[in-house]
Amino acid sequence: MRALTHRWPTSVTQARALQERLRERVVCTDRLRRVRYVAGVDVGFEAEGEITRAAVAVLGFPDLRLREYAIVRRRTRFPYVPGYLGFRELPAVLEALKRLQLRPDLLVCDAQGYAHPRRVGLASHLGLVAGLPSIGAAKSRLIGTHAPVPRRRGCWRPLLDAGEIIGAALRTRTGVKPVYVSIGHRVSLPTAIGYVLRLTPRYRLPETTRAAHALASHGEPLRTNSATGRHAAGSPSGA
DNA sequence: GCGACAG
DNA sequence: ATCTTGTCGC
Repeated sequence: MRALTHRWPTSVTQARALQERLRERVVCTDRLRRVRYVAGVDVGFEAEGEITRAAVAVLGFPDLRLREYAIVRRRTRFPYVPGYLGFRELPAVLEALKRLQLRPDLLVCDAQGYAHPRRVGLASHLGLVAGLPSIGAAKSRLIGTHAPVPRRRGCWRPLLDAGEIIGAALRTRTGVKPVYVSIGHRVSLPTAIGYVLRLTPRYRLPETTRAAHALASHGEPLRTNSATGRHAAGSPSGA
């Protein structure tokens, strides 16, 4: 289970061809070790999108305390095209992952994984190139349909596409909009749902996502999480 | 041709 | 994603 490597396409046509090859490598079953560190990944933009800012926040599990983080800024090289998000955001994310001293046991992305037209959304793509188990927990839907989800926390309905279960619309907190959970890589859907629930003790979005988001947009950790350990060398800068 | 469309 | 304050509702 080594990390897979590839070049970064410039065109959508090229990117689509790559996704068609990547999809065969996605592992939909549980192939993860005991989770001690869960990493949240998020990306923001500066200068009208010309600069990509990637942040990774590593939390202890199950305590959810921030242990380490890294922020990287890079020139944006690929446009936003629905279905090709990984090509736009992952180069910077991988750079941030490299700066960590800790090796996360699981990655949580604020994007789709398997719930994608070709079954290789950003979360799956990242799992493959990082060589780590991953899951997708998106705020909104890319594709698929689902029945109404009961309003209680923990309730979910399968997200369907062409008769296949590609993910789940999960109520992470009572009364809030569902979060779209899908497998990324080396994790089963039930396991992915389980982790997302354990990562949402208080808010709609996973603590991992919230921690990474705070770093990617404000450049500093959430007050409630301030790191106990060391941070990645050189916080809000990057190559 | 007409919508839909992660971040 | 980003531009941005207050405001409606539980």
